[in-house]
Amino acid sequence: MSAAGPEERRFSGTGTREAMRWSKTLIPTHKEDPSHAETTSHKLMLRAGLIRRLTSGVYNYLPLGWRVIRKVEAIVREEMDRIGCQELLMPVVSPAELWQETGRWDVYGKELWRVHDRNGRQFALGPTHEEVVTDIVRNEVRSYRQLPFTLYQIQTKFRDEIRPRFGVVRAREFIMKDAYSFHRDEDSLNETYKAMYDAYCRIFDRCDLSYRPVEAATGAIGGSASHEFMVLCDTGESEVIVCECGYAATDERAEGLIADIMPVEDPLPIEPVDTPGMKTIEDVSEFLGVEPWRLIKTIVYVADGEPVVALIRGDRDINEEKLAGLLGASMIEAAPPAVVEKVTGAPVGFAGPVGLSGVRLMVDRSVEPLRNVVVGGNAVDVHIRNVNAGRDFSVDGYCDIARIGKGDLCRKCGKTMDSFRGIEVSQVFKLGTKYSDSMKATFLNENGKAMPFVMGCYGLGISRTMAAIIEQHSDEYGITWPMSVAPFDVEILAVKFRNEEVREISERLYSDLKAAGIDVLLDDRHDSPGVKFKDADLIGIPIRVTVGERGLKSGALEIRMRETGEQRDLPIDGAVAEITKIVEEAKA
RNA sequence: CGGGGCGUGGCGCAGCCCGGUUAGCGCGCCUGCUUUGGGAGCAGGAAGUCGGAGGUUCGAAUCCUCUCGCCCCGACCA
Repeated sequence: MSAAGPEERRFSGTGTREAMRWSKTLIPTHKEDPSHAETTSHKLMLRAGLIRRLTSGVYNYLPLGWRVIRKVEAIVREEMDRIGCQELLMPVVSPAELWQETGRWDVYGKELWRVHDRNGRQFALGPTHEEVVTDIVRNEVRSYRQLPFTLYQIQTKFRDEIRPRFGVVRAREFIMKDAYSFHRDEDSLNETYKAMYDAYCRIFDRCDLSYRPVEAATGAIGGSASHEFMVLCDTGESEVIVCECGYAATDERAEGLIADIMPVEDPLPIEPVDTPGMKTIEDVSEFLGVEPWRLIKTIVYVADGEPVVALIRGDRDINEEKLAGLLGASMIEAAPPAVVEKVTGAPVGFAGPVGLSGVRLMVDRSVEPLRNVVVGGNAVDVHIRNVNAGRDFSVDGYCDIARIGKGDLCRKCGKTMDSFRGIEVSQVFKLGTKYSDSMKATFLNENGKAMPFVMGCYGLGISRTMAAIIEQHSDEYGITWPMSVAPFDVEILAVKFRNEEVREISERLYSDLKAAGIDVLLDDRHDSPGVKFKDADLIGIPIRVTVGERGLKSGALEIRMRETGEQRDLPIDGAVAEITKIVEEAKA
């Protein structure tokens, strides 16, 4: 045990330094896969005794799992501190009024986890802390001389996810590092944004992750620019569209060109047709014997309370993120039937652009080359054939509101794009003055004029990163931790702990490694060798040192690298120095 | 929220359709002895409101109603 007090230990550099004995530690491993887990990381985290579920989307971090969390946090702290960020801690609970100031009490929706106190006063459990941090800064920072600076915290966050899944990958309570930067202008923000981006790359490199930063949509957080860091993983929830020219963006954000398939045709006269009960593109297409791309899909939305009509080629989908962005709307949703009827004069399923008035029309580029296509007739059971944009309805301009995917063309180089799946481990945003404006957070510039802070925010999912690491570091036997985040550097596996010589050598090695500053776990259980070997593979400590009668006969231990399976004998004399060297090399 | 599935000792499951002694099996756990280089053997043992409530019945894990929880697909979402 270190002489440091609890506080000192809690905040010391790499944190977890105490060594442990398996027999005294709660490491509840399981032989069988848990029935409810689907993904590799979720199964292994449960089997290896890292986490236990308390309720849907809410997890206990058991000692082994918590050590990993602490190591990831330590890396994050080092990299945040390296670029000059200041750590602080904000409360989990924040008053509704603060969220009402920015409008997010409503905009954030059901995902915002609300609670009330005994007096009925309402609060939010923090899903992110723009409001709170902005409140601190508007109260405490007055002058441009104090800028720029960045505050961060590592804290438990709450999001009442519509569907928690994959263990801690999408949890309702999770651990996140969130940082917020404050600037006098965009240039300063850009500088910090770049520094943060680079720091994130270092963090994920140190976690030995294969990842990719991609352009992202801004969602409920808002702001002008954003990147997500995606860890490559087939079971990831996010889809990224990529081009070999280097372009990469989330499917929510991706821009691209939809290949034209419209042959050149002369415009034909417009012709209404009866389409009884044909409400979907599929219905109409089949009923009239017309390919889906020869239809225009007309969808009515409500954006910040105002109806908007969006048009796109029939075989494609609207990207609501892009649409909201172009409209400058913070909330967008498909219009309820009553609104559709009011706007188009017809029930849902028969909307079309011809004769539509008094509503804003957003037309995707894919509509421009279309000739003689089918659209809804804005009347029950009626569609119209041979419609041509410009002639039959007017278009102010074409925009890009299409959901882009694999197979579409890159806007930058024209090549066909591909896609991959990933886990989003972090997202960074240029917020601009979105929050400082609504919360009236200002500083005085050199002319004595009050200016809104220009802000950036930078999230990084700590618990999710742990899961992502396992997704990329496991084999059929268990986890294969990278040294940087492994719960322990070394596991001593005492094959027959009852044997006096084995016990003596193991104990000596254990205390010597501890003294050398190595995180070491001693499997001192009186179990059969098979159990111990299987458990060692499962929990995945990078270096395993086996102490057994077999080796001791020739004065040797056995060292095995978990990830590579590389294995060799190690003379007892000098073993500590050798192991220390290997650990240090791996950490360098 | 729509669709699907599942709740039976700590874990994984059988039993339910077709109601009937003390509710089983494997793993794990406890005690003892033997064993110890890849999930040991023998003997003994502890542990289950069968998710909950109500109902049907002489009798319910099993049938009916309601309800809670969990998981999967979808919609949605830093």
